[in-house]
Amino acid sequence: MSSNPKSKKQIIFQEAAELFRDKGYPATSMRDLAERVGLKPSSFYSHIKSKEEILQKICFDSAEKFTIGMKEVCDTEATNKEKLQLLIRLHIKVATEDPTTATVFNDEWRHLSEPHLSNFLALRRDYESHFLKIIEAGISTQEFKQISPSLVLYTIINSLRWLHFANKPTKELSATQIENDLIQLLLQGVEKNVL
Amino acid sequence: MSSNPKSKKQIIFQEAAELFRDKGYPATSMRDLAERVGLKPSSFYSHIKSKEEILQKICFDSAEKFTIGMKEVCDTEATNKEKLQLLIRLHIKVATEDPTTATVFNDEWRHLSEPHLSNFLALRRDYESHFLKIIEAGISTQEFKQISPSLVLYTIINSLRWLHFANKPTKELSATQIENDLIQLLLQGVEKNVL
DNA sequence: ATTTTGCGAACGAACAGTCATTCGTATTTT
DNA sequence: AAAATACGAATGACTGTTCGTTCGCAAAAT
Repeated sequence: MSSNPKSKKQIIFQEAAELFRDKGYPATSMRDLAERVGLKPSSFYSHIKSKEEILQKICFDSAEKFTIGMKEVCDTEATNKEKLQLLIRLHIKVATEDPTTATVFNDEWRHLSEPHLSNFLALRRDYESHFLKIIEAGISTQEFKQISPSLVLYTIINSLRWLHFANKPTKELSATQIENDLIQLLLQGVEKNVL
Repeated sequence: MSSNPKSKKQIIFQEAAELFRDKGYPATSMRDLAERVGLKPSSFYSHIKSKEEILQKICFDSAEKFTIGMKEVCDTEATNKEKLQLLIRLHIKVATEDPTTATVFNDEWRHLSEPHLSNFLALRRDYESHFLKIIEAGISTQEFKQISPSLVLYTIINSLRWLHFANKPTKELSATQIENDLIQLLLQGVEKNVL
């Protein structure tokens, strides 16, 4: 059964996430993973069902975080501007809390097999449509500029995609510093306002 | 000799870029590619040297576009704000002119083998450092807000990464429309200025 | 004019290697 | 004793690539 400090299953998922991030899912072999975990390839079929089960867990666990986060945002009474701020914070939180799974979630979902691929895409579509509604609402209340909502959506979502590479920049920047700077950047742009 | 309308080599590169975009480099087999081109797997070794040669060409051709574009921007006499605008336009141009190779350039370069991987990363580092200098200069002249330059760099670069998925959104938006909206969005943010 | 030579393009077959996974069995843990 | 965990060996499928060969066409030689 699950050994105490961290179950072997958890270790497998974590090491796998790192490998998937670094090499991608198809280029990561079970032998690579075995070596990392300190097991022979045949051995972790006592713990997991298949290679894809790992990918599925990572993808859908991350997806759930976004789904839950979106629900919370939608349930609050807040201006659209505030909701957008909360969503940006949500993306930053997910990306920084668990950077490896966030990467896999972002880039490796396409290697899911059916029907999981369709299920995942449905979750994603749902999330994006909620996101879109907030942007559209913000435009109609004149909180936001009149810019194509889907263009705004994709720009914002993707602008946060570098966060989970975590190693390169911003070692010295605090998390809240990053949050605040990013929100200012996305809401008001790089250009300095002339007041 | 090179048959006229499009040489077979060109066809191979183009079909390969599409497959690499859709399935990723490691998940794309030479047999997949063969079927697309209408050749048997063994046959295109008359045209190309190896699978990786295709990846190399795509990556370094795209890299060259950015390098050349950056040189042009650096050579102009312009304010840092104007230079940043030009760089954003450059990214949009590359991403929309040849969306498939742009995707490969963005996501599949890590599968390059040495020494090509190091060469590629050197080009990239060089590009980014020029980009950073412009942002830093803009901050010191007070054209830009005082936000961590590398944070601005990665946000901008990545915010344009969805463009090459081309299919999903913005079918009806013209290219110049997209350009203008994006520049406004990145320079001045989503929020509507209260004037 | 006819034959010979050369060559790029395409092929089927086969290569050695790797892939994820399964099975039977041993070892360890409970 | 029972259950969970680990292993070596083997599986069939797939990987990129090479080999020897063939076909059609163009240039060269007769």
